[in-house]
Amino acid sequence: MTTSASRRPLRADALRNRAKVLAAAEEVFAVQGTSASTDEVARRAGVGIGTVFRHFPTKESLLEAVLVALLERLAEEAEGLRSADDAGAAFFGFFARVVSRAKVKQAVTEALAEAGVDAHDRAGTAGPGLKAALGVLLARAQAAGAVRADVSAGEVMALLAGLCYATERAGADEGVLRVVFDGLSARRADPRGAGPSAT
Amino acid sequence: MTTSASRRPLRADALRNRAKVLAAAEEVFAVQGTSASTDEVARRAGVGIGTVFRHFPTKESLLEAVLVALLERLAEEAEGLRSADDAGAAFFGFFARVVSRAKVKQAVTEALAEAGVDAHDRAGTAGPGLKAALGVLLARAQAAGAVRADVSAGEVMALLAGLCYATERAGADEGVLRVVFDGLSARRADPRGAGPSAT
Amino acid sequence: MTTSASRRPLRADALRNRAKVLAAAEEVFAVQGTSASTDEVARRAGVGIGTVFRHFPTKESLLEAVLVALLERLAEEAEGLRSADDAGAAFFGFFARVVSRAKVKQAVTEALAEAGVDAHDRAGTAGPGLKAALGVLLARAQAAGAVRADVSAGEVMALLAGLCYATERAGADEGVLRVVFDGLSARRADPRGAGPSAT
Amino acid sequence: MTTSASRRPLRADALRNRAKVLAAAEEVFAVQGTSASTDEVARRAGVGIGTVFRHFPTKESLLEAVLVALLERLAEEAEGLRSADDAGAAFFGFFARVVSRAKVKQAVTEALAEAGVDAHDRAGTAGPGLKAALGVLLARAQAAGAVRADVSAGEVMALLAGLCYATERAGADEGVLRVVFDGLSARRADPRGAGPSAT
DNA sequence: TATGAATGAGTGTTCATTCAT
DNA sequence: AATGAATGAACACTCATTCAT
Repeated sequence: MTTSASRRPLRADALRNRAKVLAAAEEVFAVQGTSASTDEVARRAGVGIGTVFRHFPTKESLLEAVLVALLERLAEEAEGLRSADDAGAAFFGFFARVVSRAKVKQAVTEALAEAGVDAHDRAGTAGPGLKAALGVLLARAQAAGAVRADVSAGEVMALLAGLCYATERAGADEGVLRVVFDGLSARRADPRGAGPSAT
Repeated sequence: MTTSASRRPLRADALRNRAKVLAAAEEVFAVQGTSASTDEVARRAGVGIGTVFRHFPTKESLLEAVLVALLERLAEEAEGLRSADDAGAAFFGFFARVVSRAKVKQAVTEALAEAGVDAHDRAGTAGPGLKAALGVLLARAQAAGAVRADVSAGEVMALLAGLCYATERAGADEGVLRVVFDGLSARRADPRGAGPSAT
Repeated sequence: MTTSASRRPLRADALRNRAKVLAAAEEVFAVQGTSASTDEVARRAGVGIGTVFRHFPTKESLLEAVLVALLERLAEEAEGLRSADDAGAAFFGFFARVVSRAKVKQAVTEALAEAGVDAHDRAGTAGPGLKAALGVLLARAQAAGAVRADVSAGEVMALLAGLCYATERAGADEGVLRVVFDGLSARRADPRGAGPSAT
Repeated sequence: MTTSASRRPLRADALRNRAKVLAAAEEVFAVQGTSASTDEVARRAGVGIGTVFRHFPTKESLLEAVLVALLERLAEEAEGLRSADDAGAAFFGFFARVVSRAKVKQAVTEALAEAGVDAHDRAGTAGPGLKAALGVLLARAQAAGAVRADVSAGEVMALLAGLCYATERAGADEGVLRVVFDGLSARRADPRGAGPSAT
């Protein structure tokens, strides 16, 4: 279930470098977007360009690794809330925290977007991981009556991606988040479909 | 109503070329994303690359012009609904139509995002234009009791951008749109702030 | 029947540059071998690297153009001898002249080798051109009784390539050429197959 | 008989590794040409890249060692024919066998070419070794009246290199070999120089 | 001694932008 | 004004070679 599928475990220093590169890539892509150059990543990591390519043989694979790492961290965070007392607060709190992080990190948005699209299998293993963890949070919040019953984990992830994007690129603030939270919450009089038609 | 403040009025054929380039750019960027090459735009427009750069001295400025044109069209569309009978339907219908268009046009998303960020003055004149037109739609829908009173036009634009992004990149569908519509609609028991906290 | 298949004829200066690049490539590849860099070619031609790639979109295509040009020149030379008085002298003289040129130009060897291999169609149109011209020379020399009848133009081209290689890389001299000429000449007592078996 | 003049004798396992690397290099260069990477050689040998460079400090030296090994084997083969009954058959058979091997092994050609050029001292000791062995075969064949008297061992080696090249790169077949054999054979009416002039 | 991770100069290629025609 | 050839910095990626483990 770990990320690397390498034959033998990497040497300690190699592992350290891999981590340095990954961290640098995360920073660089977060700030400059995914079109930042691999040279920039190497520079920030303090390693030679060859080292970057030794660990991640294409830029694509580096990007993928960054996304996977992000998604894994989010999934862990979600799993940590799995048995929180207030299921509703856990769900909405997680959602808000992810969005607030996007204010700085473009990569979060992209990671979420990729994770939501199954066709593009870049985020391969990690996407489902997050979706599953989020699913648990969602199910508990629904059972507790805090979230409407007719929303799927996939829909929540799409909302998450959209909100992150809106926050980071279109200047969305808590007002916007509140609207979405209200849309998600169960406290509403009307049965499904009674609201404004979504087509 | 025109965007450019050029010194002398363009000759007829120059104007025609400018329009051809703009149309081609819109198509190309919509399909291939904004990283498509200017050569590709020139080819599609059937003009030389020099002509593209004569009218839009940098790629950035070409991109900006495309976004502005998009926003102007959206603003016009919104203005056309200004005196619709059902103010709620007008508002939600406009929203849904914009989002559905994003399924094909990557540029729409970006245009909306840019328009929402005042700091970035790329979309200069056109952003406010759309915001104003949308504001009218919103105010009427709020007056008619179809949309909650505590949302601003800026927030709606951010939501629009987020939804477009979610639709185009994260596979969002009508389920997601419905959630947002419910969040926006006025039919809810609780006064502001009673829902899940957005911080 | 010309080399370029471009839509419209190149401008005069573009043609000039194309020629400069081609000439530079020929020199560079002749001296340093085909693994010389395209940057080197650009430098020698006195143009920017972009110009090289505008005319020859890959290194492969540049190489091909160089080979084609070489083969075309050889073919022209062969055609010029088509109606020489002494058919034998024409044939052997052409052969010797080509080989002597290889002393300086690695590319000649490679061009001939490529031309001889039909599978590899790099030298596409030009290879057959040379083979045909050489075929005429050969047929006339055979008719004149100067060259044995059981050799084909393809075999002569392979010999030519081999001799060029031997000359340029293995220090072959006229002694070696003489042996091959004797092998090719008709003045021999034995009918085919009476010599040392070639298997 | 060994090539290296290293300070202290290698340990048994080191020797074994050296041999493994050499064998792998031979295979790799034979199949992929001399531009194959040293990493590939290490992989094929089943050793680390560091080991390759410990034994052969540059790629150039590895290449040289491969060529030397090839030439040594050819020399041994030639020596084995030193006292064959039919001196002519021995000579021509050896020649044909070497050429036929070139069909698969690019390196053979290069080895022969290098061996023929004294200036380039890469094949240092081994080149002369082959030339000497070949010289014996040649002298005996000449004494037996099977090969013309006015050819030197060096010329034969150049011919060998050229034929290998022609075979491997220009599609030469037995027809070509036959021509050369006829040129080399003694059964000809004319004294030296009566044939077509080689200049 | 053997390993393989690290290095960085070098490669082929692209593309926004300039400028001669 | 329009053209498209020319430019060269920038990019992703490779590979011979070095060096810490």
